[in-house]
Amino acid sequence: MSAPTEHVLDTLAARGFIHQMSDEAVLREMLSGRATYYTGFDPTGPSLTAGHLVPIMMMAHLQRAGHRPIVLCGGGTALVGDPSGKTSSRPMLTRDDIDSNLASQKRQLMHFLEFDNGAGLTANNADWLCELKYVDFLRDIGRLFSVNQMLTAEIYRTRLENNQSLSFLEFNYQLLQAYDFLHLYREHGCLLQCAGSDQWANCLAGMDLIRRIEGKEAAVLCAPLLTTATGAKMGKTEAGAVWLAADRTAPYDFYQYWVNVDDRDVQSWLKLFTFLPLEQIADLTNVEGAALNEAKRTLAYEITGLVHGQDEAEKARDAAKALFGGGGDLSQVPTSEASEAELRDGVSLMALLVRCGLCASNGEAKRAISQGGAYVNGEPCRDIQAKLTLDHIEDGGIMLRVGKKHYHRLLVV
RNA sequence: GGAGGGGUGCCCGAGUGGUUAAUGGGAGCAGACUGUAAAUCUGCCGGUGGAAGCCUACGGAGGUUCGAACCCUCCCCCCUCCA
Repeated sequence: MSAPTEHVLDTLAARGFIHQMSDEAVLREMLSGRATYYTGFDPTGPSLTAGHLVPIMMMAHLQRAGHRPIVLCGGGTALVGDPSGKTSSRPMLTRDDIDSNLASQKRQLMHFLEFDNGAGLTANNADWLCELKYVDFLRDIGRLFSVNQMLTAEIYRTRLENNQSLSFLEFNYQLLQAYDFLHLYREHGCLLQCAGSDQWANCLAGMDLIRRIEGKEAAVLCAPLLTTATGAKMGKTEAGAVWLAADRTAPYDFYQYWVNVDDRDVQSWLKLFTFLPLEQIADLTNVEGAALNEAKRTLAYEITGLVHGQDEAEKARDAAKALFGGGGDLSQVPTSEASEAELRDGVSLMALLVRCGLCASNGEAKRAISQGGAYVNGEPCRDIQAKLTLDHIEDGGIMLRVGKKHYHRLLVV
């Protein structure tokens, strides 16, 4: 076990959360007392994704160490759009989209931290950014920013070097984020910003602003931007993002995402996305080959529990066990229904594959079937014309599968 | 505002009057091999349809033509240089 007195900065470092930070001595001192820190989440999507878990877990560790988090919802900054990490402008979001995104993201974020009795705060930067007076803002804040310096920041520089458009709107994003930091310092004494490393320049801008206007030394902690061992963005699958919202990525699929991670990612992801002690993680991952699968199952179970609750984690685990481990309880496998009547007449396998979401189109279903990638009750079926009937029912349902690991159970009602 | 260059399928990127649903690469899917991993190899890879075919697609709208991603007109957007 880690010593209970371990400095949270050391905890974060040991678990891989720190990609870069401002002056360490200042940070260490700041985090020795009770500090207030914030992380901003721009509501640019309808749900948070697996990628957001890094800053979320960082926030959670800091809170466990006794510090006070501010979850900043970027209702104002989302109106502008952060160019960081983008090679082209984002589409402009409508206010309505932002409002509804913000509501659902906020609900999700509330799961991960404590807010009772002032243990944590939430804020929405639309509340102050939307009220800014343009000329006042330029005179008070804008004069402190050097365009020359801003242009040296990687995001702006690369846009310019690659002849990619950078609108004035996007160029202003940094000023707004810097102003957020200043505002949160003034309102709540917040002197620490935590973020993904793509926010580094924006964070520093806020730090500078606080120093120049308030004469206070603020600090910044940036987490790494994760990619998988194969270079893909963490939290992306063939089907798109891995969402935290259960109605977008079902808990079973969420669990499966983590079970299927690359061997090389298991250890670092266990450190980042679970609260398991490092010793236990070392034991789990200090093995070769197939034995690593146990570590992956632990990873999946733990994260699914954090995001969807322990019940869902157990269901997902049971379903996976039934499908991949042999035996076990099939009841938790994703299902859809088919009526006895339609099976009496016979239903096209192709249509069923599409209907249950295993295939996106008839063409895709046809491809899967003709290539021997479609299975009925475990038996490959290569007949495009195949129809499923009452004869296919086993244990009250029909097990469909596409490829090695996409299962779906058809319940007959 | 002026001059020039450009906008192609999920992404990058060829094509520049018919044989182009559109070369190539990446991503993705399936099969083999495996450990629900990686790497590799093979096949597939707009929609619909058993198929023939039909529909949709090369920034948008019109036009020329038997026929247009490709030619013409207008519009929108991006880049470069000049102001």
